[in-house]
Amino acid sequence: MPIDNTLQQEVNLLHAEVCQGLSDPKRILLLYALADGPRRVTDLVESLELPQPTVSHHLKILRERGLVSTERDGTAIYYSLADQRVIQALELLRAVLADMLSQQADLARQLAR
Amino acid sequence: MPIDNTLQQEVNLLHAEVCQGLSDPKRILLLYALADGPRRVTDLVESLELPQPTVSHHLKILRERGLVSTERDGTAIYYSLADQRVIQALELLRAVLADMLSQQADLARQLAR
DNA sequence: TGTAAATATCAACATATTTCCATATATAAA
DNA sequence: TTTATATATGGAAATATGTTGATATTTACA
Repeated sequence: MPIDNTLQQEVNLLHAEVCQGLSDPKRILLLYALADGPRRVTDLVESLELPQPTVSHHLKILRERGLVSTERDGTAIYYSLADQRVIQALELLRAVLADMLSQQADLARQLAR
Repeated sequence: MPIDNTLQQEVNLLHAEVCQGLSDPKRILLLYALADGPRRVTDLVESLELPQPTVSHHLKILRERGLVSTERDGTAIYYSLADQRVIQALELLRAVLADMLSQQADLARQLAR
């Protein structure tokens, strides 16, 4: 039962959009900041030391891509991770990066002799 | 032994650059195409049906970010996945996406009544 | 009501990315 | 050498993204 080609392309596009959510350093920091639990926008503004519109902008991107969810409490809006697997994915990629860096370090050591 | 703050920021930036490698639909297709084993540029051009410079461009981005590696064989250059965990990370995010879509479908069904 | 607090949106600019034709480079084989 | 094949690079246009001051919106409370 082959999946419709156009649908498949649509899913790939959504997949890329989800991935795109991870493609900015500030958004990665935001996701890690939410890893321990829900945070208000103001909390995130303070901990990342960024202008409030900048934080809201990135949170919107993360929300549109389904990576975070929101809940209002009075005037505050609490953001939280939509799915812990997002952090798992980030950790996998961080591990790949760590290996790259350590290989480069090995190479540098060899060249230094 | 606290890590130097600037170094930490540098690693975060690299982390984002690695993630940025995943943030384009064509690059995701390229990575999946490489999941089964090394492929020449020409192979990828044919299977993705894209102009050769476009494929070369995206492969360059993936290589610069350490996601793929290359090996020359005559005039051909074989690209391969640098690390299988990249596919694992993509699959995790795809699973998150699948859950999102199924939740949306549930919601649509409810609204249809 | 009116005021304050929290958040989102607007808008304008700067920067980055994607696309791909034309062309260069590298390798192999005749 | 020439010629063919495979890949990379230059460059320019179109598009997308990030940034943030100013302002609007939402909510709570006096």
